[in-house]
Amino acid sequence: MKSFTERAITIIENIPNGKVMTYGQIAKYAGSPRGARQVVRILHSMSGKFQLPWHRVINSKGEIGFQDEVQFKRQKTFLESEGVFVNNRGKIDLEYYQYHPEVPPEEYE
DNA sequence: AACATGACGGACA
DNA sequence: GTGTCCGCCATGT
Repeated sequence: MKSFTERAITIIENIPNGKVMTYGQIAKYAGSPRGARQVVRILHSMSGKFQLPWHRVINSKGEIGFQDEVQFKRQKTFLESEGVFVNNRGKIDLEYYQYHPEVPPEEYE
């Protein structure tokens, strides 16, 4: 069994183009239902070192989490380039774009 | 070991 | 819809 961090990274790497997942959802699949903050940490520390599709990770309300305007716009642009519609407040239609892995957590060694 | 950090989540008013 | 508050927990110092 890999660490929470490793499993979370694996999950993030497997989010399909044009789909999104929430922090809490990723934490849940990685085996820690209330580990959303760890996912945040991972993106902070790993997004620069690994080539993770960090832009496909949003908060539970279906919005981009960044407060920083520049970063916010960058993520919005990334998502729109993949065909994901994002309104001006950063809101995304989870019903339509959220990815639901069919592989259970056990499969993520 | 104690403390701070973090792009969060959920419950509530 | 908004804002506040508290719980969460791996990691870094």
